[in-house]
Amino acid sequence: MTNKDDQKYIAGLLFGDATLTPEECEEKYPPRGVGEGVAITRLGPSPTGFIHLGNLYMAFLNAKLSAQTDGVLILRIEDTDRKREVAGAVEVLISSLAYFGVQFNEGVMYDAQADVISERGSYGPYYQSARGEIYKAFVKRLVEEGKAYPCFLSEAELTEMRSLQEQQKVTPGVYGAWARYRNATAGEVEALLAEKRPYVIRFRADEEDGTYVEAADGIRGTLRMPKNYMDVVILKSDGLPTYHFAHVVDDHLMRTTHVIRGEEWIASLPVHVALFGALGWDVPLYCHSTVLMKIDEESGNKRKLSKRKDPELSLEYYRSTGYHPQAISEYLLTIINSNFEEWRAENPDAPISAFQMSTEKMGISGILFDLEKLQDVSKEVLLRIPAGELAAFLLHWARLYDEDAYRAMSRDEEKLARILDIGRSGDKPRKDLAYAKQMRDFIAYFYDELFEKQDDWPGNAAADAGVLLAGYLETLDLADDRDTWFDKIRQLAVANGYAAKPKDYKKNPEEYKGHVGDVSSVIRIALTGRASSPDLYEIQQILGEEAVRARLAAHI
RNA sequence: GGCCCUGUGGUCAAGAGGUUAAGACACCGCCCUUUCACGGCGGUAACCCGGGUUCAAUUCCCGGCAGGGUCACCA
Repeated sequence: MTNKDDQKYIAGLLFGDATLTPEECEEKYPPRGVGEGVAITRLGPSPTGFIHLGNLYMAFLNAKLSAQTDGVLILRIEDTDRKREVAGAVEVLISSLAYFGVQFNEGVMYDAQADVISERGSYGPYYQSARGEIYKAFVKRLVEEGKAYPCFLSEAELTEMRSLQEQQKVTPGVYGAWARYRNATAGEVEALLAEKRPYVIRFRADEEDGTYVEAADGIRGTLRMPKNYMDVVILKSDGLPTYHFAHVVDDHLMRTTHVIRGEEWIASLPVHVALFGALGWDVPLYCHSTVLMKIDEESGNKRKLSKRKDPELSLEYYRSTGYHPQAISEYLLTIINSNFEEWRAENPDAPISAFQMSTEKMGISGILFDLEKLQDVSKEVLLRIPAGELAAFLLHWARLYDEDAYRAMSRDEEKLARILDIGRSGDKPRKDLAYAKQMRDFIAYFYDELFEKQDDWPGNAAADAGVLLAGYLETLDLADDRDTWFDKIRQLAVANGYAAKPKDYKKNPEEYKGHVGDVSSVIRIALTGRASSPDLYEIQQILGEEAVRARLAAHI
């Protein structure tokens, strides 16, 4: 067994150059002195340059909880894996989250306008790669106390050990008797160091003894797991901490109250609890959320969203498809707390900040992402947005994703608003606008350059199309009120052998070629290029005399 | 394989020891309507399985099974 003096000596050997002590750190990052119930949360993404809906979900959870308790949401960049780092990832991350309404009030900040990244807050640095001295202070202390030790096992040795363990059918890993450097003497360590052998720092675990650790979880009640007995790596050979260590040190020093993270972390909870214990700190309230899943095409089973396999779930997809950020937020909220929908129905106009979510109400079984539900939520959300704002939103989207549409629609924003508002007023508003791309396609025919002429008439009216349109054109007067206008269509129908009312036709189908609906379908197709559209009268009013006549004439 | 989490309609989900087991989305039908992606009405569809406790279990317990997660010098 390494003795006390050896431990001190090894710590000095390894971290003699430490510039900070644990006590200094505690002093520099004092408790925040916030009241009970205030949530200090944080998001700790690794800058790999890709975020999907699942990440947003997690970010949203953190943001919501801190916001509703007047707490703090910190952005801490967990850039301890240099191999996976992607340039520009932080900018993408922050601006994507900002687009969907997640704002940080402490940590790494990004000013998209000026393209400047900065840090805000007195608990930094907020890049883990810049916190080396802090980690060092605490690792050194752990080594001094014999709670951590340098391990010189090489990658090859580790692999070899693992296959041996597999042969023997024992749990693979560095623990117990397998932890070869656990009790190395100061002399041995010094010699290895002199050889410039690379090493990592491992956290010394207790022996496997069948006891359990428990930790409170805001979502799941109490979590109970077998105690950790693996000597996990806390400092990698490049001197950077692993997630386990960085999480514990950072969340303590940043005075995080709620650690909200995905359930994939439950398995390493015992390590974290042990680490908090070894450092003499209180454990924060963990909230292990379920992860978003989807059906895997290959196996047909559920699986969690993956960066690699699901590019269509990237936030960029939702942005480019033109989902309104508010819609995404509300969808997320409906899966976070199932009483949200009910609340929304009762408070149709309240901002979502007025909704109080609770971690206890969160579900704990895997959630399958449901695009159709998203679309429905989105329709509801868009319905509550005034046409003017909707027009601005559409334009903003088109400017980035559809130049042609932008050129056409931006000429007259007021007209665009009128178009989008068709059928949206009154007690039974149309609930059919879901996202920008669909809106664009939906209203394209209002613009000559986007309009696609079509002459796929309803079967029985095909032969008469030209005649019907010519007749319609003859009596057309945009100044007519709606009833007068439609009466004319009825007359036109009758004059050409069509029933004035669909019911008449149904009664005696053999007496007619069709009914007034067929006639207006012909007009609709000529005018809009499609078989279904909102109210024709309103469409004509917006289209204007000239365009209406031109489109009708084109088929005669 | 070990450990952990989870099993209520296709999806998201309420729910309680005794209920006709909510609701939303989707789906189907009918209606309204000049068309419709709108609206109205109605409908199909669920407690994973087996034991145990109990007068009574979908609900509590145990065991299976299924799905998920995790077992890295990645987070």
